[in-house]
Amino acid sequence: MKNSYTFVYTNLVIETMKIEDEIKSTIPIDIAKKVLLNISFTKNVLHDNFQELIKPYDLSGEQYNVLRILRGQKGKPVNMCDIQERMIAKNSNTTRLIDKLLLKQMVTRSECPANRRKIEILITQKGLDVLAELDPVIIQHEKFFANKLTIEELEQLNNLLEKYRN
Amino acid sequence: MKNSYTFVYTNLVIETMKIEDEIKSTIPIDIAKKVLLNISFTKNVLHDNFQELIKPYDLSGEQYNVLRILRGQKGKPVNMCDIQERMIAKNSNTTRLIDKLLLKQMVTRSECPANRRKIEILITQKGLDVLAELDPVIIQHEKFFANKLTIEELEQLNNLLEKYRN
DNA sequence: ATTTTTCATTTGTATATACAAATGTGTATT
DNA sequence: AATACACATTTGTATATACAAATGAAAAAT
Repeated sequence: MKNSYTFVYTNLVIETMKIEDEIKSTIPIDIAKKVLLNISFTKNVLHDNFQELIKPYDLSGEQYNVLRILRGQKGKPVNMCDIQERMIAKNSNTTRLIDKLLLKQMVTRSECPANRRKIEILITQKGLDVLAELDPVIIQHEKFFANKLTIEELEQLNNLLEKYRN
Repeated sequence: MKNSYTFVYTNLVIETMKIEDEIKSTIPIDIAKKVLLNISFTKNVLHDNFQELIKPYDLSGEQYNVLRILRGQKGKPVNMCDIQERMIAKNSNTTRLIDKLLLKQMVTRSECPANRRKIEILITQKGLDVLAELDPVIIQHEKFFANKLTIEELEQLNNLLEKYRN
């Protein structure tokens, strides 16, 4: 099951090999493709692992992220557009996401007194408790992958990714 | 808009700083977190860029991937479970995805004569034409990012990602 | 030969992603 | 003060992701 990643990876590389002949540039197209797929794959592996971990806690990945943003506020309320701005997936639907967290009693929602357009979201004690329970699990997850590299290699990886992206 | 990535990135790192004090290990937790977020981000940037590119062609990302898999078969039909196995997102719904491609007349679907359980999917000429039109666009996309690194750096990045993942 | 098991696909349900339009509120313009 | 514009959120629709259950066909077991 988990091995199917490798399949796609090699499949797509092979499938597009011949295009390389057509266009010459400083960077060979197969290496350019490989890096791109490699990043997508790695992210998928991380994502699957993460989903597996939080499954028993009745939280989706995005719900978890929102709770993390709320905890980071240390009691200061946040409104919808603040949350949306800070979420990984920019265009997801914050209203419906908060609805779900409300049902689970992990957040509260109230009208902002200063500006009736805005809404104030706060994390509840129940939400904080679930996060606290999850903290060591998440750290375990992050270290599981990071431990395969040295500190120098991790910093190198960060630098290369930032250079690649920007 | 695109800058909101940076916001999340730094937000999450800051939000979890204090946890680092609690658990000591060979790899500092903030570097472990940073690498993980860095990979997710970079993938998101690539994904958004890709979506932007194929939008005018009336294809979703997964529909494009399936067409690529079909073209890679060079005329040999594929059945549903083959496609599912090779797709990036393992659990997506191949039946409904193929339905959409059928409506656009980019694939054909027929019962496998040797095994009536199976179904044979083939790419049509129209599908091939769209892919051919998209090829240079995709190459442009892949090289746009790759050109920011040297060949040596790209290979280094590939190695680090593979080591990190496996 | 009939029953059971496995395989390939489809269908259903819940949530997530993506984008556009609608609603209601505050601010600026005249 | 009335109108126009911008802001914050909600609602709607289409597609994608994730998983479980249902359907129907082939293979294996008895």
